[in-house]
Amino acid sequence: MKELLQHKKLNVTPFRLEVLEVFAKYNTAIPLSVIEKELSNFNRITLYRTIKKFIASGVIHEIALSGEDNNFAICADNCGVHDHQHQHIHFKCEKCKSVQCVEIDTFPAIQIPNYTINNVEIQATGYCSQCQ
Amino acid sequence: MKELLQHKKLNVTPFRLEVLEVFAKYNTAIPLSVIEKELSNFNRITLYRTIKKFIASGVIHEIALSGEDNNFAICADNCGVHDHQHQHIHFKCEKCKSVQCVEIDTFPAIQIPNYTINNVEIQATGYCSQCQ
DNA sequence: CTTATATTTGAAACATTGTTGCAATCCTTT
DNA sequence: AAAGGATTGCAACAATGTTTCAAATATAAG
Repeated sequence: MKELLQHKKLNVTPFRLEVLEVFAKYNTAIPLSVIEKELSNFNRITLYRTIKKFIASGVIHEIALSGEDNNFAICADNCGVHDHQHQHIHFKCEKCKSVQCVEIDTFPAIQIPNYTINNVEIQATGYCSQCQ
Repeated sequence: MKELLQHKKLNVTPFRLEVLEVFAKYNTAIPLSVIEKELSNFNRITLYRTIKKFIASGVIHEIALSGEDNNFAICADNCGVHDHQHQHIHFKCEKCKSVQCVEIDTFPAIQIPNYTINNVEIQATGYCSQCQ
């Protein structure tokens, strides 16, 4: 955790470590509400700023799901600051409601005539392996 | 426009028609801010309720884009209330910033071992046909 | 066309979510 | 250990979204 922050050139503070612990505990993408629930005591403003900074520094990324709260997840190592590498899909389980970043072997190549595609994000819903 | 509302079993009101006209004018997905800008005079609360009702009735659908305002777009005819058919991808142009629902011929089949996939949404960014 | 019923609208108040400025504190580097 | 910059907490503010209720409107029935 400490190394992660240092690697991303962020100051190491108790609060930031606490937030990272929450991500580590869940190991899936989580919404703000879950982070808040897990933190012993926290300052609303500081949490907002922490999330913003983490996103700007490539520590976490934001997952937008239509009709739901945004989720956040730890970035893979190859995530750059301005150029997240998402060779995974964002999967939301309809039963247990967990949001996961799932790696898939062959990421589909999207093509649209006359369009230039720079980035593709895929979101899927269904039942995860534990909820079959 | 009137027929669309009746088909979805919604009362036809001047305001709802006005909102639908805005969607018709743009013919792409648009965020709330654009709708507000186009409406001559509007009530904030009524607009929220209209959008909510339109979504619940399958008139429009919501497009979540990471790090940006949500967009809204008129649903295709085959969009049911609880089961939107999205055989298109949500495309955001990095130059002109427009968000479009683009139909693609072969929608990729996503498979994850031990997972059941019920629904897939694809979001792409790049340059649209007009911004090459 | 008129009436009855249910729906929609607008206003005020409220609730939630997110931001900004500033002083105090903490982290990092020397 | 001290200096400098970054982070934190607080207060105030701004933006966004919701609820309640009465007035207005749309629809369906007569």
